[in-house]
Amino acid sequence: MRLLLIEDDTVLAAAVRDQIAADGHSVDWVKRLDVAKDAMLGTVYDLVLLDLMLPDGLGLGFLRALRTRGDVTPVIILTALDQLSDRIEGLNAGADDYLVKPFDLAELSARIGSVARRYTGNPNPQLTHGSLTIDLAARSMYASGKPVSLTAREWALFEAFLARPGQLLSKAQLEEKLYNFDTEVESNTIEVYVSRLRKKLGAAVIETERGLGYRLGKP
Amino acid sequence: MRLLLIEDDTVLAAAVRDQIAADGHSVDWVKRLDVAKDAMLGTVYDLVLLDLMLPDGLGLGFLRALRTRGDVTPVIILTALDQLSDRIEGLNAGADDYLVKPFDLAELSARIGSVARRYTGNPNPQLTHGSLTIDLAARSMYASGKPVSLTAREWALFEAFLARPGQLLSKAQLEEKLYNFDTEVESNTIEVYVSRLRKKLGAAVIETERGLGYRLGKP
DNA sequence: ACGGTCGGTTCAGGTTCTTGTCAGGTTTGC
DNA sequence: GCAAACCTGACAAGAACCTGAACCGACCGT
Repeated sequence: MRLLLIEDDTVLAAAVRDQIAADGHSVDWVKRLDVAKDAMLGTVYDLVLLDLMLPDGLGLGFLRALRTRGDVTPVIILTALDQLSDRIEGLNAGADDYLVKPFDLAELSARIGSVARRYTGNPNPQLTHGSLTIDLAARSMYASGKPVSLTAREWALFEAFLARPGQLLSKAQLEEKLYNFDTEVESNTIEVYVSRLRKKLGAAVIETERGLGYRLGKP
Repeated sequence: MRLLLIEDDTVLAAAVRDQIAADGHSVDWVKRLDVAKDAMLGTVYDLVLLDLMLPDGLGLGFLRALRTRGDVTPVIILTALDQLSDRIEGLNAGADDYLVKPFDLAELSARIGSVARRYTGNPNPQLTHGSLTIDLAARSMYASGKPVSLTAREWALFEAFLARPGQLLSKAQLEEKLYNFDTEVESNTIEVYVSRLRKKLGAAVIETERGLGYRLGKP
């Protein structure tokens, strides 16, 4: 999983980063909201850890703006504000969970796992998209009633599309999602996988926007 | 939304049920895990509220069994156990969230709303301009209800107009926006692209100021 | 260790679509 | 009425994309 940590407290951030890395996830750490905004424009994250008390603005506004523009990336709020009203406000602003400082790192791990499970698993056990019936939790899918099986990479790519149905995703974004940035190579891997997905799921599922990227077609 | 409330405390359950009903959801209330199991076999719930301390068995086992057989229905745990280890265990067993009794009914609502929001998924912000409906994030647009697709260059140009609606933009400015200064075009490229945009979006969208430039027309 | 299978990646040739340019027609300002 | 500015259909070049196939390496059972 790829996480974005937005936290200005260096000591806390380092501890959190190490814990998350120990769990096998990769973390981008930024200290300011404007930097975070840029990061999220360029990258598709699986989860955002958001400190509410930042030097350059209120985290809640950032979260609300995120939701307003349709971003559904899971967000866990990290905060020292343990007032009930603040917690409610956070959840209403679109947070998926929150942790009150000081929190136990083991609990952070558990919550990240929970959100990740939720994210990989979907609302309904079976979600459908056109003639596709998808069970993300079980990693199984039916296209027009026939079972199709995807490889790991194919699932990763397909999940990226499902997370933002209808939205345009650039090749760079998809590459980052699949390879966690650690690829500098210039190749047409994404094209190849899009091709394979189309072969398995039907040509209409993924649309090409030449020069821009790909998108999951309307159901 | 359809919720299943598993709770043996009559007073608390009634309060929770009323609160949820007031939020516009429908609730099935059961007191025992075996009944809950039957209920979940017969009905697809959007969310389960699970009390961990029930007379006929441990809620955690129920939750684990649920997850083991692949059910990903969101579960919020209601519990009096506020020990950290129990909370971690609950989340690791597959709970999506938990509330420690006594909890505030407003917070319950907020958490349920948090789940609901994720499942309905909010659409991208759609800005409109006259008869145009534009979704910049998704790079999609409708003109009088009909979908139109723009090429990369066309989007770049159109974005320049959208960024400064109604403001006059010289050809030089637009060229800079499209070509990042590094071009010495001696042609009527901008005219051509304005023409193409008009063809796709309707003639009234972009106005010509002869000798000066172009501007996005009033909506 | 060995051979085989499978998934991931790269490559190359073919295909499609964007793009910049031009030319000829149309409009506008004076 | 004239020239300058603008509009737009057409088009060639090539960028972007698609996809079958080869290659590579990890994993697995023997």
